[in-house]
Amino acid sequence: MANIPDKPTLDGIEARWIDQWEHDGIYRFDASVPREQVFSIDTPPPTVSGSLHMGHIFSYTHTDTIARYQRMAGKSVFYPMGWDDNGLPTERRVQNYYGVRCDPTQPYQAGFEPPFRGDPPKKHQAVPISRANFLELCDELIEQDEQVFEALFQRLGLSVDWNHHYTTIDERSRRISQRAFLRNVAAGQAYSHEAPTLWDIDFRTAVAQAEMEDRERPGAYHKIPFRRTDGTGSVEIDTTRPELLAACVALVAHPDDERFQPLFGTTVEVPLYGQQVEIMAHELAQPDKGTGIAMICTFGDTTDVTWWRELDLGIRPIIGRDGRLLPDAPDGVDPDAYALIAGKYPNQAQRAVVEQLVEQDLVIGEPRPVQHPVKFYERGERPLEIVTSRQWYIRNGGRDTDLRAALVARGHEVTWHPRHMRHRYENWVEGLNGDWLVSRQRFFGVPIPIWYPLDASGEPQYDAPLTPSEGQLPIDPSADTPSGYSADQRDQPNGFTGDTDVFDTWATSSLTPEIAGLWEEGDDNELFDLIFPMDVRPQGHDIIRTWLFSTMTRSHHEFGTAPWQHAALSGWILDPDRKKMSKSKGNVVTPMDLFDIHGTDAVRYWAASGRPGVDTAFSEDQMKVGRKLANKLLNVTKFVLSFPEPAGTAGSAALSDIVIDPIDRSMLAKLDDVIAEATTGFAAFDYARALERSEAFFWWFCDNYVELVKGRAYGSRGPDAANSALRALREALGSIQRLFAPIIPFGTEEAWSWWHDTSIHAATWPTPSGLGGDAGLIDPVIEALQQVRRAKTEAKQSQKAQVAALTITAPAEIHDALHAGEADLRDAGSVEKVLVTAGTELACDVNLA
RNA sequence: GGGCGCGUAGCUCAGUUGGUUAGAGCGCUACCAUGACACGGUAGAGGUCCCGGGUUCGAGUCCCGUCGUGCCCA
Repeated sequence: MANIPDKPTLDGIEARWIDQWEHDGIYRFDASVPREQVFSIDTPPPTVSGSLHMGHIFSYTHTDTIARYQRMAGKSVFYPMGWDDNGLPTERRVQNYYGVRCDPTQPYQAGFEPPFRGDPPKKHQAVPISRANFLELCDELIEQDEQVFEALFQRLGLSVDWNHHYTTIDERSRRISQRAFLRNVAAGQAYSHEAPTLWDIDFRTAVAQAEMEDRERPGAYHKIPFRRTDGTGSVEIDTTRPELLAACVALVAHPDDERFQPLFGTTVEVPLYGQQVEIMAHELAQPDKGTGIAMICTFGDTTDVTWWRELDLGIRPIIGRDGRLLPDAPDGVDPDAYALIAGKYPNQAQRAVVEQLVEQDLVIGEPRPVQHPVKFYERGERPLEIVTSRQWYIRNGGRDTDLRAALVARGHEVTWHPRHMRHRYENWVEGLNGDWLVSRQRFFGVPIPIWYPLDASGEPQYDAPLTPSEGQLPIDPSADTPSGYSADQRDQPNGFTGDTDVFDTWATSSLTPEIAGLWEEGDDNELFDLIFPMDVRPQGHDIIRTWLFSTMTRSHHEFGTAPWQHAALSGWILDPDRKKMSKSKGNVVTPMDLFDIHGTDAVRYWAASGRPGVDTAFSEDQMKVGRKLANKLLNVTKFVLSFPEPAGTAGSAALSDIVIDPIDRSMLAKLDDVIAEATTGFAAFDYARALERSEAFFWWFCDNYVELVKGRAYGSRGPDAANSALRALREALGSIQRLFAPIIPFGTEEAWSWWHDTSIHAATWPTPSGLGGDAGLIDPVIEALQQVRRAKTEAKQSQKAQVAALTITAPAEIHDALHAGEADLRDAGSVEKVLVTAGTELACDVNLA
């Protein structure tokens, strides 16, 4: 046991305890227990290419409080940590950090030195490097970033078992990601398909529905007449994308729209380009939008895709994967007219087309500006286009009502905290309009473990993919050779070719339970069976549609179960002015700064005061309150422990034999209620409620109970009376410290260490003392004490001022309580004489000396 | 347009199944350097619980509607 310092302090205690915990291994997962004694957490792996901000501190603190509670409540806590390092964000960071870009046509350079390591000048032209060189730089940088992340999470005091650590690009993750995918392929849950796909022209990759967002953008309706081929006039359409006229394959109006009913089945000629297209009927056409009749182009938006598919139309693709208009005119389109726009970007093409239309008097009236939603990749800067390409998909219910219903039902198997977050999940599942696109035309990711046989003319046989055995995983199909082939058959007729794509990050991070739990990684599956389905998935509510849903989907396919019992959703951090905090607005104060300024416990206190799922304002004031709380805890601990250890503390004598004063028992009865409420709160993932109750009690305890019994503790009424108070003080102190341990792990550990040899975080969660005291008994005594204080304050006297006589008027039923506390009241209020008389309500007549 | 939240003291928020006089912290004001704590202590002021209806003996709490605000999805 350490000595109690003269001047207890929170400054600098973090490093000491972090080292001690590490040394003692108190957060190590014990895999020798049965499943019922395990509490497993599906930790969110943060994206290491960014920086950890207050939002991370907020939600990871929430999870840690739950982990710490469960550990103290006797569970073996499986609390791994992962880094999400694979994917586009890392590629971007690597480009910006080293001043390079990946160009798969470049040869590998051994010993390549990047032009910069951090902060290339703005005008620097990115150096094209091979894919292999690029991936080496990715590995280098993420290792560096991950160290920074780990240091910050350590400082935050996360009780993570760092032995269970993963990254989404490490070998194990690649193997598990590929294994799970191959199982999906074998079960028909994954398939490749050539289809119109949302495409980001800058990143040159396909994009999934979950990564897409609408942004309001200005546009303009151009009213354009299409001549009827029977020569009886023209049909006017309104379009915001005249540059797609060459891609037009039909016009469409609502089947009930009487204006166009006579025209259905007739044909018109597309202006400038001359192709003839049919006027068709479909319910998705909006009679009130524009002229009520629209052109269908392949492809302007997702509605075009639906029309194209459902009306069984031909295809006239004009936009290429680089975002430029294709060099050759599509079928039926006048090549000379098309040549004027070939090779241009859509916005350039639009200007050219409008110019031509105006010249030929084919625009009616002036363009009418509108604000309309345009689809963007969430990380993209230019609107998404739609191109036809072959991609891999995992079935997610977007095209299958039975699967959709099954996934909704899985959502009901999970208990959501807070409850209403389940609607987010359901809305998303019910609004899906396609399967989950998992292939990406990028570089830094888990390779899709597939080869394709090539026929005699060198064309890939996509419907007969070659797969590795599970024992070979992980593989890179661009380097490894499928069995039955030799390496020199790569890309040769009758040989094979490797899939060049990688998985989307979510396709791997949707397997975090499998990765953390070493799913089928060894001869046995012991760890995984012990921790899966996991107890809780903590995460932000913004990624319900991505991470949560994709994890659910994979678990449903592979295991036929929901992957967790509980989902605990954290809210946002808001600026003090209630806007969502954004990096661009300059979080000038970093988390590490805040730890240094206020102490980790203070920052954690702020985080834990934000209720589950509720957006919370960033508040240094709240951190100061937490600092005060931790400080108070140290001081009251010092006070209680400054008394000699009361007889019976160490064991032999029962609490009930020592704590004999009804005032002390009353305090402990109140504490019993608080322990019960805090326990209920933590067990239901409501750390904020647990904190609130514990904190309210603690301040009451310091301000009132401690002050009331102080004199008795000093011995004013003899050893037995003192022992009762001292024993009750220690009993309460031990419980209070443990109630706060999940929230303020450093301060509580510090205070606990003054009278214990082992960590508070390995201690058992407090249980009610069960002395059966009367919780309300002390209240009138405290009320009287407060009235005495008030009298002194109003008289502008010191609280030490003597009271010659205190007359308490009170209903008869509380006289016993007042008599029980009378002697303590005299000590605490410096009262010479107390008189209790009958009356209707409690009132004090304070006669100052 | 659909879905889900939220409107309680100057600020940030509690207020469990409807039940006396609506609470806390911060901030503000006044006072006290008392022996665990000045990173302290004591007390005080401060509220038409957004608005309008309804149910009820009784509504901050339940129901309907309006307004404001935020998020998710189209």
